[in-house]
Amino acid sequence: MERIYITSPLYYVNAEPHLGSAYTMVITDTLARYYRAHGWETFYLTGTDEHGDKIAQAAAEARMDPKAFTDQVSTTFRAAWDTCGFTYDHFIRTTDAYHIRYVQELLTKVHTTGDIYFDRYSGLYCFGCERFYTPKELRDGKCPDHLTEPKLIEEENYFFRMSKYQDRLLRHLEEHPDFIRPENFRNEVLAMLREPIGDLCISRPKSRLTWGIEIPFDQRYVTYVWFDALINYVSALKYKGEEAFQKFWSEAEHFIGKDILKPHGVFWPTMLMAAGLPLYKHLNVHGFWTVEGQKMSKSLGNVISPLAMKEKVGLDAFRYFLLRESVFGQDADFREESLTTRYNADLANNLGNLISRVLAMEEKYFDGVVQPLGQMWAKEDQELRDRFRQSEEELSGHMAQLQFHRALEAVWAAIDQANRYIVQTSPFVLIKDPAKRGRVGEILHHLLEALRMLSHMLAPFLPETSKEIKDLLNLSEGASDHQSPWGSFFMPDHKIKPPKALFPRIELPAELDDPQS
RNA sequence: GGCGGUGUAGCUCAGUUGGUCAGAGCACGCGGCUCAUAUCCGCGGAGUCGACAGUUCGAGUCUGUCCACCGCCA
Repeated sequence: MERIYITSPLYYVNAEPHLGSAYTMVITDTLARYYRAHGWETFYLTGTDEHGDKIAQAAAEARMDPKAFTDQVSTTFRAAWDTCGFTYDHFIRTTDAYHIRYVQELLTKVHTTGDIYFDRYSGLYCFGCERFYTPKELRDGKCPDHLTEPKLIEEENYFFRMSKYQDRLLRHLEEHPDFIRPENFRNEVLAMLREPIGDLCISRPKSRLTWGIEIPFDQRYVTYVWFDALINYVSALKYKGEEAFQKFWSEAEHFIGKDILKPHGVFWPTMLMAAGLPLYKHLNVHGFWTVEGQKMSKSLGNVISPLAMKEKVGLDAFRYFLLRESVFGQDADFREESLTTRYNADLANNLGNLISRVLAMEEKYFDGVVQPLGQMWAKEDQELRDRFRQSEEELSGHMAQLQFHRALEAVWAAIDQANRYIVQTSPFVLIKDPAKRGRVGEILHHLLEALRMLSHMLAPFLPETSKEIKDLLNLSEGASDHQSPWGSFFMPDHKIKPPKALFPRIELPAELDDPQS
């Protein structure tokens, strides 16, 4: 049996869920649903990253104990994802006991083999970034991100001998061109590997930070948050048991935003090498969303909340927009106008209206009872079926390439064909001639087949809609009915339900004069 | 400064390995239908495929230079 292990990043719990994290979830959830539906054994992981300076600070600001604080925020995340119906198989927290234990186990192992060493270090440290800066990296002596002056501190710390694995990682990237994809991100990591990557400081003295996983061989230190967090991808599987680890780890597909490319593209694989573990299969990197052409930020007040979008247009429409309007790996822009256009044009006019008109005719002409199909198929009938077959093939090709927008395009080509078929065959004209009644029944039968196939093809992308279509067709939810060949599924006398408008059009406000100009 | 990406119809973008690749959707105009959520179907607009030079019988599609944005690393 084919298998896939899909991971989202662990979300850092110092902010609420927003468009960026929701996008990663929509992508991973869509893939998980897709592979599950195709019979793959699937494990889909998400969770929260809860250690480190920033969390400790946020907790302090909230006047809470870090553990209580992270309990609360982690719950917020989980609740948001549940409200969105994401189908993760496990939700990991880096404060979970099994994770802490496994991180310590791994640290001990790597320490034993000599890839972790103790050293004195001094440098300019930015507390906001939780990292040291070289003087060259600073702007006017300040941290380029936080615009604060870093402090000169000297301390002793543990270092991971990352540089030792640089060449091996470089070779791996050369031998596996799709290890990191899309290609531009692979190139960025290759560029990093052409320069010395150095060793990685993986501890923080407790005098400075206590909120972390204690270094098992030195109680004076806690583990650097990235070294801790990355390990979740393995610890979660280990928690499920050695068998789960054996089955899934080598099938790991990590999904991340481009901001965390370096930890996932450089730190993580070298850590795995040091730990003697196989590397993940692919690192899949997506771009950022801007909002109306601007960077999304709290101060601009343009943060898009997935829960608000659910209220506004529904989850399926939100998912559809994110998947259809972006190209995986590239940045995309979230615009109110584009959302409305996509909604009205694709969901309301093409898909929703198709469902509505088919069901309406079946209801009106045959009281909702499915009519038998004849032996002879008209040219249009075959073209309709062929277009659906073709779309299904195209869809799977595009999914393998993470081309969600193309996959949806392929489905819509089938929807277009179905709408065209109605005009070509004109059942609403034929029905006026009693002698053609049988043919009208056949045409509608073909169209119901089309809807059935749509429910199947759309399921990973628009799960609620898919379910509604099935319900309108009066099909049981679990039935793996898409296996049935076209035309052999609906039994005579099967009764479908009355029509319903699945995506009511969003009426645009009348053209307003721009008060700005 | 080094590396990488992008620049195609009003808008958003597709365009594998060079020769029906000059396209799709939205918007717009005209025509048709009326089952349907004023929805659907058909037709139309011609944009020097960022600029210049080169390779080639032939280049958005390859090479070089340049310009404009953007990203990564310094």
